[in-house]
Amino acid sequence: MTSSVAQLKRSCEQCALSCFCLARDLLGSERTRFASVVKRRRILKPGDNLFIAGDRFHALYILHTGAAKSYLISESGEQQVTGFHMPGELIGIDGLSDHVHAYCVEMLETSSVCELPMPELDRMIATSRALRHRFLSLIAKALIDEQQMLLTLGKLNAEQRLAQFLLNMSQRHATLGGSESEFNLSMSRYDIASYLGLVVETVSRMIRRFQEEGVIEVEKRWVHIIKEENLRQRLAEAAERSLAQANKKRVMSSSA
Amino acid sequence: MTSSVAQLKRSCEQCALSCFCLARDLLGSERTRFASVVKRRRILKPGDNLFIAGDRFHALYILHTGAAKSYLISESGEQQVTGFHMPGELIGIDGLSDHVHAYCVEMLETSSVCELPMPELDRMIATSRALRHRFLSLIAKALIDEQQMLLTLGKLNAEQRLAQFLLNMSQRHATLGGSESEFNLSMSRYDIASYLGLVVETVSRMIRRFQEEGVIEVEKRWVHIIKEENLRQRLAEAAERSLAQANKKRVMSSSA
DNA sequence: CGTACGCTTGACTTGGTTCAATCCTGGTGG
DNA sequence: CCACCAGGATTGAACCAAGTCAAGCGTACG
Repeated sequence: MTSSVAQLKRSCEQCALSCFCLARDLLGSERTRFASVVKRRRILKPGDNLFIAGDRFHALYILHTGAAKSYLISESGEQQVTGFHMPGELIGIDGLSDHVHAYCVEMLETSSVCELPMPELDRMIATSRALRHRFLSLIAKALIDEQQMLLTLGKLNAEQRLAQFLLNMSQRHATLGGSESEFNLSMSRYDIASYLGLVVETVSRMIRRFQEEGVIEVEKRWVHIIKEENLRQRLAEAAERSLAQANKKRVMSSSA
Repeated sequence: MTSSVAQLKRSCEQCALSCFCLARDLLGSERTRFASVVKRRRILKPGDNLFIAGDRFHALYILHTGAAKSYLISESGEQQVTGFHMPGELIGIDGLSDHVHAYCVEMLETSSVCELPMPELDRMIATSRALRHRFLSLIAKALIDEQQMLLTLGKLNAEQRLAQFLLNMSQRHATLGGSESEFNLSMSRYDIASYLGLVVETVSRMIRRFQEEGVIEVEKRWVHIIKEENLRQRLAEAAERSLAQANKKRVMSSSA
């Protein structure tokens, strides 16, 4: 037991991820203390659930390696993917509201996850200003990302949703030190479709369209973004129609 | 100055809202201390912005009376309404991530708003366990609500989106002590449409459909929900098709 | 008074879904 | 070792829910 804790301390202090995760802003002694909050590393296989909706909440998690998705089951029994998680990200915040998890988290790859029991984490949030601020910052970031996603689902067409998704994945891979233009997707087309509020056929067709136009290259789950700026352009293009219309109106009223 | 602070203390302790807002779980001395964190009450008129995207973040807000909407502006210049706020709700959490607000908040009615400067609030979060937990709970609740909205935009059709919206509004009005079946909407049809990822014409048509079927009664922004259970039913009905299909498959494979 | 805006309604169009067929790949069992 | 099968992915054709366009009504407000 003791040795495993010691090992965890070492792993937290030497962890390459610590410049991204909740521990990012912690210095010397605080980081050591944080390491002692980490209870253990769980190893999970693809398809395993870290938790499901209705599970009692007792700890937060940081994804250490691998990838995961979170999803809700609608009243009519359909799965809606609400997010993908990459190393360094905080998982399980949904349980803070009433100590029961509101959604499900399932691994997409073999992953290791750091478990942070809430009582200990809470104590450290109270006493470490740096950790508290980092913690709130990560939660707020999650909130902002979801808002962005509301915009994606509310305003963008299928092509733009896929463009947005690819750019987002690219950027997150880059943040973790990977290539910005070449990476592997860890989720299925079905997951992508659900996440983007589309059906799998539409996702497939949009990928083909991008390939035919030479914007990306795709081989199964491997993606190569050839013209990033082209993808960005498409996101702004919803304006054209509505702007053109607004201009038309302006012209009409000024000529009248 | 002093007298105004005193007045605020009184108002926090006697505020009818305190059984809903951030101060809910605070007892005697802590509630008094919380009252001293509240800097002032700002009064805003319909159309006024509490803050807009890009504004520097320095305080959180609790809506005291009135109503507000939050929205994002997409890259192509369109407005996407991401939420509606009612009394007691915490506003401005988005600024915690990098001290700049990510979205805009605009009043829908003449409203009063309690301002909680972040440095003072942060100190109290660190020291009051009750406040800290209530704070995290409210943030997590916001996150869960947004996830639910992702499901709405990703999986529900126009009719179901409106049903969901009406039930949600009804429930929130009831929580604040109003009628569950009769209330006034504070937002325009345009805001509702944007929020639900629809166009205003579709919202108008769905309202008409519900009225023709005797499920609701609407007069301008006043709503009377006649058959709540009917609205609920519709939310589960997406299943029919997919469940029917799943059953068909099961029959096929068992007969084969 | 008029005009601009919120809202409604009808006719038409279309982007994305649905349905159906096929291909590919990895895993399982004979 | 190969045959077989299930599940992921792709593709084409037909369809429809929601968007677009256009017109009109009521009313709040300068």
